[in-house]
Amino acid sequence: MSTGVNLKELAAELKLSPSTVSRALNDSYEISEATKKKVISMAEKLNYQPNPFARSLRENKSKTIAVVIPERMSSFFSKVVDGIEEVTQQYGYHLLVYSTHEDVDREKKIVNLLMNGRADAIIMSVSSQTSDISHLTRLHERGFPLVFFDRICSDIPTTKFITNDYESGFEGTKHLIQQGCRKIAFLMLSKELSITKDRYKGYLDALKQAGLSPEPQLNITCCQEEEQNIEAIKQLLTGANRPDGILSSVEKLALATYHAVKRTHLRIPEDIKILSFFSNLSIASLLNPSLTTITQPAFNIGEECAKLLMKKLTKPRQPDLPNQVITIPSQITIRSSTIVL
Amino acid sequence: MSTGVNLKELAAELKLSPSTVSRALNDSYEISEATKKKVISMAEKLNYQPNPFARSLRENKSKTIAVVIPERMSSFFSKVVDGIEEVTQQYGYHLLVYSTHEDVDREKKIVNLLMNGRADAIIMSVSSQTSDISHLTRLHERGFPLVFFDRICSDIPTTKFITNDYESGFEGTKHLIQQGCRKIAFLMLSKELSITKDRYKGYLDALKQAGLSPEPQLNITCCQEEEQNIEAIKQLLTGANRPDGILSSVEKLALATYHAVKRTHLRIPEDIKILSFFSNLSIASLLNPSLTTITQPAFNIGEECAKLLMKKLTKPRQPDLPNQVITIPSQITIRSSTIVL
DNA sequence: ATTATATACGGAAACGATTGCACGTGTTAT
DNA sequence: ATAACACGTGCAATCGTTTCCGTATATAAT
Repeated sequence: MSTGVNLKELAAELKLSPSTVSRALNDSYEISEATKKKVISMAEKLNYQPNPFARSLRENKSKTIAVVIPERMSSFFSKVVDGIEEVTQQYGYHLLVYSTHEDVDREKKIVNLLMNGRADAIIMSVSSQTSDISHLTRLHERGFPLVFFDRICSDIPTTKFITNDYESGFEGTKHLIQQGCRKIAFLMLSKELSITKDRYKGYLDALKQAGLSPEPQLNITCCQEEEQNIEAIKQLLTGANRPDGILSSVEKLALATYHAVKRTHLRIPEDIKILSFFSNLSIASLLNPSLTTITQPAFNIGEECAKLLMKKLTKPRQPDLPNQVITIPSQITIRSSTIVL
Repeated sequence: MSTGVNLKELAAELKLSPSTVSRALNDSYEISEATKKKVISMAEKLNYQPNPFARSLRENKSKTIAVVIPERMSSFFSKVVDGIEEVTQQYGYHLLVYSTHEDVDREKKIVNLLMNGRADAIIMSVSSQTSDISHLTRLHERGFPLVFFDRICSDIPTTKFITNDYESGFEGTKHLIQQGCRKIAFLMLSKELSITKDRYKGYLDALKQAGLSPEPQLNITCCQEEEQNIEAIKQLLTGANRPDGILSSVEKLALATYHAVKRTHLRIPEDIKILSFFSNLSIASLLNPSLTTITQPAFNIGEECAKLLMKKLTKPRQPDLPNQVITIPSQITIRSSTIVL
C-alpha cells in the first residue's frame, strides 16, 4: 500500500525489460552507459525503491543484524548498540534490537524466532539467568553467525569481545586495598555470568596477593528487584561483619549501594569505599561522593563486533568467525568514593 | 545457509502438496483434522520455520515496526522502547530501532530508507534539529502508518502520544515560585521542539499568574555537547542576572546543571532551586541533593503507541490513525533540590 | 564470405510462501 | 442409476527481485 513503483512498472515506463533495468541499477557491465543513465534518472524520477523482501528472498540475506541485550536502560548496553549502529549503518544494514530483561525464557524465545533467517547475524550479551545454552549452541551449529560481547558463552566456539575483566577486577580490588580496605565485598548479578567469574577471579587474586582471605558472607548475588538489592546491601552494611570496601561488578549495583548507604549512617569513603564497573561517566562524577569507576569501552566494543560481522557478511567467501576472545581494556578512574582526603 | 527445511521439503516428507501443508499450518478449515495433526507434528520434528521474506513478499507486510528515537542513552527513550516491545512482542512483531542522534539529516536518511516497506509502521520522536518535516509528510501522505510520541509534529495529521507538557511546565514553575523563586531560568534543547513549546508556555503562564515577567536572558538553548552546555549554564549561574530557580525541560540538561553548579560555589536549593523533566527515578533520588522531578509515563507511552498500532495492523479494514493528541499525565515528585528545610 | 567475438538486451526460472481455482473422491438425495 | 454436493487435496499463479541463458546486432578476424 505504501510502496510506489516496482521494477516491472519502471521497466515498462522505460520500454525495457525488468532484467535490463535491474542490471542497470546494479551497475552491471552488460549494460551500456547510455541506458544506465536513462534508467537511473527515471528511477529517481519515479522514486523507485527496491522491495527489500523480494531481494532478501532471492539473495537469501536480509541486511539486518539482530542485537540481543539483557536490558535497555543501561548506559553500557545503550552505548554498545550505538557503536554497533555506527558501523552497520554505513553498510546499509538494519538493526533489530531485543531485550531479554535478564530472563532466559525470553532469550530462548527471541533466539528461536531468529532462527528463521530474519537476521543475517546475532550480536548478543546473555542474560544473567542463562546457564542452559542449548538454544545458542543449536544456533551456532547451524552455521548462524553469532558474536558475543561482555557476557559471553565460552563454550560456543565463536568470536567474543570483552573488556579485561580479570585485570580490572584485580586492579580495582588492589586499589581498594591500597586505600586501606581489609574486608571487601563483591556484588554480582549471577554466579553464572562470564563477567562475574572473571572479575571475581581478579578480586580473589588481589585479596590473596595482599594476604587477605576471602569471606563468603561478603559476596552478594543480587536480583532484578532494585529494592531487594538495596535491602540486601543494607543488611550487609549494618551487619556484624561489615565490609570496609565494595567492588560492584555491574553499574546498577553501584547505584543500589549508594541507595543502601543512604539508609545507614555510614559515610563514603570514610566508613565504606565503593568502586564499580560503570559506563555513565556523567553520572559517576555527579554522585555524592563521586564514584571511582572502571569504565568499559562500550561504544568501541559495539563497533568492533559490528566491524567483524560486516567483514564476514559483505565480503564473499569469508571463513567462519574464529573462536577467540578479543579484549579491549577498561579504564579505571579514581574519584572520591575510594579516596579519603 | 542457516535455515532448515522449507515448505516444499516438508510437503515431500509428508507426501502432500505444499499448498495442503501451508493450509494445515495456517489452520485452514479445508484441511481435515487428521492431516493437520500429522503436518504439525512433522513440522515440529523437522523444526520447520517459515521464511519470513517469502511471507512478507506475498502478504505485503513485514511484522516489523520501526522505532526512531533521538538518542539511546536516555532513560526516557529506553523505557518507551521497552513499553513498545512489551506489546508488539505479544503480537509476534519485531522492532527495528534507529537513533538519529538528534540529527535531522540522519533522521531523513532513516525515514527514506523505511519508505520501501521494510517496516509496517513507524513510531517516532523527532530530533531536536527537525524543522523541515517534508520527509515525514511525504511518508504520511503515502499512507504509511506513523505515530509520534513526546516530540511530535503537530502538522502531520496522525495520532500522537504526549504527556501533559503544558500543565507540567505550569505546575513545575508554580512549585518553584511557591518555594520563593523570582527569577526562573528555562533550559531547552531547541525552540522548535513540540515539548519545548508546550512546556515553555506552561512556564510563561505560571510566571504571568504570579506577576513575574519573563526574561529572555534566562532562556538557554542547549546543544549536543555536554561540556558546552555545562559552561553555558555556569555562565548563567555566575552572571550578573543570576536566576534563583531552573526549570530544565529535558533530563540531560538537569545533569548538566548539576555539573555546572558543582563548578560554582552555589548551593542547591538555598541559592538555586532545580526542577526537571526526568525519567530515571533511581538517579534522581541519588543526586545530591535529590532532584525534584516531573516524571513522564515513559513505559506507558510506549505501550499505548504500540497498542494503537497493533490494533490497526492486525485487525482487517481498520481506519486511518486518527488525527488526535493523546495525553498521559506526568507526575511531579518533590525532592530536596527545590525545598529549603 | 564466413566464422568468431563482443556488446546489449530480453525471456524465463528461481527464491518460499499463500491462495483462487479445479479436480477427484465419497456420500446423499432424487 | 445419476445428479448434487461436501470434503480434502493438488495445480499453478502470484508477490518483486536477481540471474542464468539465449539471441540479435555489430565488429573483427580468417
